[in-house]
Amino acid sequence: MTPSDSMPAPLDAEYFRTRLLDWFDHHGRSQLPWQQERTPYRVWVSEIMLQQTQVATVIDYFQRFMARFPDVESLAAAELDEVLHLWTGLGYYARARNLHRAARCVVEAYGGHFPVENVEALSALPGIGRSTAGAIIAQATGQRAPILDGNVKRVLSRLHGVGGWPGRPAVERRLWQLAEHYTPHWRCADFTQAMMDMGATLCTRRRPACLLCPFVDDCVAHRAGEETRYPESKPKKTTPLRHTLMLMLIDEEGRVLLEQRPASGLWGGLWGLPQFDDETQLRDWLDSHAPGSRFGERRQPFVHAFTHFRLEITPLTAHLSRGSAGVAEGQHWYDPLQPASLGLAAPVKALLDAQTTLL
DNA sequence: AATCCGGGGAA
DNA sequence: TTCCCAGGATT
Repeated sequence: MTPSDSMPAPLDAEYFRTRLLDWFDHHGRSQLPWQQERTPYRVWVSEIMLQQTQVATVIDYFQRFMARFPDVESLAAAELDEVLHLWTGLGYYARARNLHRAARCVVEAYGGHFPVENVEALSALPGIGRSTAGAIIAQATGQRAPILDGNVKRVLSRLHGVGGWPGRPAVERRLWQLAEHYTPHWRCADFTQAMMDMGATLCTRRRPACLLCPFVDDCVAHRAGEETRYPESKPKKTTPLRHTLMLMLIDEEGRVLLEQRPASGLWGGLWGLPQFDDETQLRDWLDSHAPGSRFGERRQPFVHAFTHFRLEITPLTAHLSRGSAGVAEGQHWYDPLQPASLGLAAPVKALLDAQTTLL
């Protein structure tokens, strides 16, 4: 599909820029800390801090950061721990680690000079992607460079009624294309700031102030009365359903065999029932670990929900006919009538509690 | 190209 | 609690 096919025509670029910059001159933000003394270093730090983080939260962190690390050399010379300390509370700490690495890279590879001349060199630095590179270039140098952050995505998707989740490549391509179309060669710093300010203060995610918007008559979403439909949210992934068998091996005194799980991973370090992917594995295990046992019954499966998946658990019972097997390392015979204080996985506890009521 | 990762704030 | 944000890195 070519861009000109079956796509609504964008607005005239000059019309859009004029109206946007006129709005910005009256309502845009021009007194933010990083807008004063616009060095590439200060703009860079601010853009990294502003990733996934709102302006009001960033301001104090930015001031403290600049007081301690006034230039890229001081940042490069610092210990990572101190950088992380100044970042504490901002979240996304990989940003701080990348910032520190990038500072050393700029000092060593570019002699402390940010490669603001080309997007590729800039976005090769850790923590700087396509949009952040564009923002740094536009804000620090005024050169033409499009950006596409969450705010711009929201403004453009509403203005043109661009459906689909922006995380989808085709949707993102279309939005970049629109951003390219509108980005001017003049006043590019103001333009990109204006787009972000629009998204942050006017074209907000909920309850956008459409009556104050310079594009109220142009906006596809507004004309349809469906502003909040855009941008579409990420489709909820139906959590996958996995299956497992849990063996309740019961001795003649009604005790149940538990095994301690590996220290890491699901239910790390907790005690659980022996688990198997299928009944063959389970029978093999019984043959080698509890040869005197007889197979019991397959009970009603139930589903336990995790964050990332659901687990269908099928309980199976088996009985030891001649006393108990020995207790090996990492094993425990659990007496439902005199339960020891063990960390139990939730569904295992439910099974053991149910077993108790059967006695 | 698709998926993963991230932590705090807002609703 | 859930959603999602001034995205980037990884595979």
